[in-house]
Amino acid sequence: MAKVNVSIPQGTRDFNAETVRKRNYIFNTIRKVFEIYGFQPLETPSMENLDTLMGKYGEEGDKLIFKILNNGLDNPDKHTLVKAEFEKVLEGKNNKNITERALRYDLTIPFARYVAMNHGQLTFPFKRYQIQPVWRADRPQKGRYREFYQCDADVVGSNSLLNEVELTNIYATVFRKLEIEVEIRINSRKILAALAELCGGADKMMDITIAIDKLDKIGLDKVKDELIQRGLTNDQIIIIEKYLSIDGSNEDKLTSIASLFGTNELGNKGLEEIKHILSNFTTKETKLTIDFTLARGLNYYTGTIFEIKAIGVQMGSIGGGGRYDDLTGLFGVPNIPGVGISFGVDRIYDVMEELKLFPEAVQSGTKVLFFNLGDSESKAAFGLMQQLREQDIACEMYHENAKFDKQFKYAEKKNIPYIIILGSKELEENNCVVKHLTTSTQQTVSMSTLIDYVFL
RNA sequence: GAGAUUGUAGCUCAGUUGGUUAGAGCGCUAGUUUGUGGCACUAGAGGUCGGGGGUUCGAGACCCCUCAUUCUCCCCA
Repeated sequence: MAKVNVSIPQGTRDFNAETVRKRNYIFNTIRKVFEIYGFQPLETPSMENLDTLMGKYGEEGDKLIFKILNNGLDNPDKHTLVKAEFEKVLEGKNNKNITERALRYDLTIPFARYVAMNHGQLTFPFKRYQIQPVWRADRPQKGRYREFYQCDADVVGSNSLLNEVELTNIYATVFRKLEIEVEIRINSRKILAALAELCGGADKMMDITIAIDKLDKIGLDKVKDELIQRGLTNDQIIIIEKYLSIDGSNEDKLTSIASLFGTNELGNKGLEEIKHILSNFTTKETKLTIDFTLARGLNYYTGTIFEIKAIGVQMGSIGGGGRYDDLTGLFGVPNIPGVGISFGVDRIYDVMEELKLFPEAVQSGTKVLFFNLGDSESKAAFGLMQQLREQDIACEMYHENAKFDKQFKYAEKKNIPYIIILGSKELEENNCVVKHLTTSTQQTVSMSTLIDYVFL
């Protein structure tokens, strides 16, 4: 046998029929909910100009953007230029003469770019959903791929908290439909900013959030170590420790933090928003939890932030999002606030696989296999098959006249529930035998009434 | 970017302190069985032991390099 020596790039995958069907089940569920909430689809190119993406995801994010090498670098006329410019790349700088395009890193920034380009034509508030792959040059590991799908829903052009409420309900609805038990965690960048203000250094917000975000992973002591490393004073750390010690039910947390914040304006604004979302959230069977340690790495968020944690499995967040005041401002169109959420399909798939949540019915392929029992027999069978196909019944015919054994085994392997036998005897009598393989029962049906046969 | 892990048949994996011709289960092909599958039995095909180099009389096993996998940290969906 020939030795196969090909592979696919690290962190990418092929999807077989079974996997595609399961993935489509997830896509369709999410898409349907998006549509029901009044969002409309958008697709953007796989690649963007590098400038559009760079600097939007933080320093780490920039490193994870897949850059595309320009074409025509081998043009002899440009060799001197290209070599000189490549030196700059080696210094870690991006250079248009070497790379000017990159693969999409997420769906939010391309959306902001789209809104900035088309704001004159759009009706606001503009609600769009987008289901497309994104690419990250990350080291693959559990639940982490270099090519994966995101399903985003965003509303731009509105400051209303109704949007947050709607998006929270979308999360709850989708995961209820998929039967995944989740906890929706919310927080607000305003609350984090207020904490930074209380510590006397609004400029320290990034340092504080990065450190406290790790609380559940590394524990309080190490968070404190990191805060010291990041240059915070003892007094400041005492305040942060108080903040981190807030626990209990949503109500308890709100009470505790209100006393910590006192009259801090920004903090109270954030709290009011959180309260509003909590009190208007209608899908009561899903947990909606305040998590004051939730920070999220993307630095464009300014208000409410969300993250989804699946219960009962060890997996990073399977969804996230938040409010951003001025994302299009990055592209020269200010004053269009927005809020959005994202579903991580590949992680959702992994969670559902682990918890065995995919319904059996997802795997519905061919329903009927017509046996091939000779030239004139298969010709008659072919006619019948086309009739069934007209009725939207998925059929196929065995590709050649082979022994029963083979044809049966083919049906079994492909999980085809029905087979139809049309041999010389049936041809003569103008009928065929319909056999249900799962129950091992069969009946003779006349050719003219096969079209009325009910295949379950 | 840092660290660890695994790599043997199509798949899942054995393979003793280094020792003759590398095994099992499942799957595959054929037959028992030219119009009724799943079961059983019989026979058969299929392996550069990830790749390269080294140590040795002798390497699937030990050493070095390399590629790939999976996982952890960082960060994220």
